[in-house]
Amino acid sequence: MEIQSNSGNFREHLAQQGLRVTNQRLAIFGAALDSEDHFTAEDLLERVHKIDHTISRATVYRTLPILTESNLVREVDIGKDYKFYYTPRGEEPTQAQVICTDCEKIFEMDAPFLEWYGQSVAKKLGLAVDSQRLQVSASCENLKREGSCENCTTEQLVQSL
Amino acid sequence: MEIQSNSGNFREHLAQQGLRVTNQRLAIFGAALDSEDHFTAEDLLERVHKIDHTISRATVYRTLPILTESNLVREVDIGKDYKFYYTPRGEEPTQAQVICTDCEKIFEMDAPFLEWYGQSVAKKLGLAVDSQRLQVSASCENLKREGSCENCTTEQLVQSL
DNA sequence: GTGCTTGCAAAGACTTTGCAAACTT
DNA sequence: AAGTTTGCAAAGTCTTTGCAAGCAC
Repeated sequence: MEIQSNSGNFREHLAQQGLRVTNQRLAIFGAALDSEDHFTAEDLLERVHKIDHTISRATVYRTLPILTESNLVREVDIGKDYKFYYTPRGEEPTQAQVICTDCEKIFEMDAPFLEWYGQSVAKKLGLAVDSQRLQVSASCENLKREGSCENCTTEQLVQSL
Repeated sequence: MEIQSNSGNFREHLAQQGLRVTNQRLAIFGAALDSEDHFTAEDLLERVHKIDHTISRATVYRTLPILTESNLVREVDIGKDYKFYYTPRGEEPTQAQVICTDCEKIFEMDAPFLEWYGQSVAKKLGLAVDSQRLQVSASCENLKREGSCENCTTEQLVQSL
């Protein structure tokens, strides 16, 4: 799998926005790139500390908006007190999340026909769709039947419908 | 429009759950019933205070889960720091929300075919759908063109696709 | 009377911010 | 050198909780 969102890309984004390239920002982006799954700000801080333990929580919180606004990292709100993030790896953006209520894992999914919904809505209300997300909450059937859940131990970041 | 979720209904729910009928709970439910639109916990407190200004914030926060678990009030998370609530009025539950980024208004919508999505997902991941929501973020075309937004001043709680 | 509820204020959880020192350009 | 960025700790925002007094059953 090709990693498109490399550090060079990040440097460009910083330049574009008139921001400075600091070791902290590079380390934080590096840690985000290194995360295979969804992570919280706190998860990210922990991972960042393995690179440089002097980097502060504040800087992580200040850097995350830069990353999300650059689309190098995506923000996912599943209704918890804290937000989740993940680093997309060259795929098209996904439109749906499935949250397993058993293992709390978040699956990013493609939902190819989803846009139709938003557009139907837009017409009726005179609104123009900016973005839309489908959020599915689900529980593990395997876990119920056999007491174990394969998904919980497998990396399945993106699936298509 | 028939109001089905009346106070008698609430008393029953309280009894069912082994909870006591207090003036505070009745006032809070009354205030929720009185709210035509989406409201926050703080909005609700304000409205409750018009009925009885001695009712505390804590009681409002403690009563909201009772109301949502009874399905007398529904909770909506649109990714802000605080949650929104609304009192459904006899309609079927909606499956989608459209949030106008201009007026911040939330429109509850029916999305009849939405369940298909969740079920497709469920099959692939071996998960059983518990619930699903479509969240559309949209901006007002009228506002852009003419500088005013009809929706912002109109009550349109539920629309069907 | 028993024990659930309430109001108050304090605590909690996550995130943001003011400020002086440090760093990028 | 000029102005951004950082770390620290404090503040902020929304929500929850411990406790003694009050109320429903």
